Amino acid sequence: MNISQAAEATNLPSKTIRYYEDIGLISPDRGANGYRSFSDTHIHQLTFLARARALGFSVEDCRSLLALWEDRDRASADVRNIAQKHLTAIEAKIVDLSAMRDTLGNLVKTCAGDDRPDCPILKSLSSSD
Amino acid sequence: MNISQAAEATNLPSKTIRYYEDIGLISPDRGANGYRSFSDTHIHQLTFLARARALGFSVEDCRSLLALWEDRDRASADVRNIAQKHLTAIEAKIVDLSAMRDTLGNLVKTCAGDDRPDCPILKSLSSSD
DNA sequence: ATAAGGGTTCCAGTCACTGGAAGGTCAACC
DNA sequence: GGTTGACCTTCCAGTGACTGGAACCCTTAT
Repeated sequence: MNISQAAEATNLPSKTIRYYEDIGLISPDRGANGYRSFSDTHIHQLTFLARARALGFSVEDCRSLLALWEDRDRASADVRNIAQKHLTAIEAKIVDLSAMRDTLGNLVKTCAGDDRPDCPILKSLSSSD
Repeated sequence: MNISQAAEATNLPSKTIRYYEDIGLISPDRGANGYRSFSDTHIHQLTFLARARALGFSVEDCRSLLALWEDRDRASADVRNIAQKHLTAIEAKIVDLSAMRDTLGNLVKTCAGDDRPDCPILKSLSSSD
């Protein structure tokens, strides 16, 4: 399997797959012509990575998860720890973004949005009263 | 006012203030010794920037907002457009993160987190059934 | 023989800082 | 006057996770 077929099979851009090899996440074989050759195992690894990335795990987390995945003697606690930490970070981000949304939503609502210069958004940014 | 005092007044790191000058967001004066010298106006600008950044606006958005702030003939619609776009982006991000949180939350909940290898988190990452 | 459409590497850019090195300046104290 | 320590300066490199592009090689079909 060439890289573009691997890309199609995993829904990852070829560039990203090359990058993952570059940082040592995967190690596809090489044909005589120097082309990368992807086996089913590689495709599985890439799919795993794509799913983990889609859940927002960092690449380093993905590296750990992939290693655990391939370790038959793993403890599920190790996986859970990584996931729990990530979950907490996500929840914190949601809290941050929700606060922004609320503030910004109120400001947008009260701004006339016409051709006059008067603007509560700018007012709020220039003084926190 | 030297940079460290400006930093304290605005709650921005000195490094960030230098960076903002570097990319042309602010233009503090310079003393005979080459030190930056911040006037009240500069402090106001920096405070404005800090607030806008805290609301998640990109630096380029901040540049536009600052220009509008300093333009007495602005139209509030221009400000509102920027804010509305950003608000929409924030809302989209919250939706994304919430989906991640839900999925991940379920997985973490069903994972025993003990020393056995069986793990629904890895299972879910390796096959989407 | 050539042209299209793969593949390869490597370098630079993204965004918004942040850390660190190397060196100049200032205020205070002995 | 000399020295210490805290400040200031610039410049370069690194962060995360790619992404774009250049320059070049390989394969397949015409």
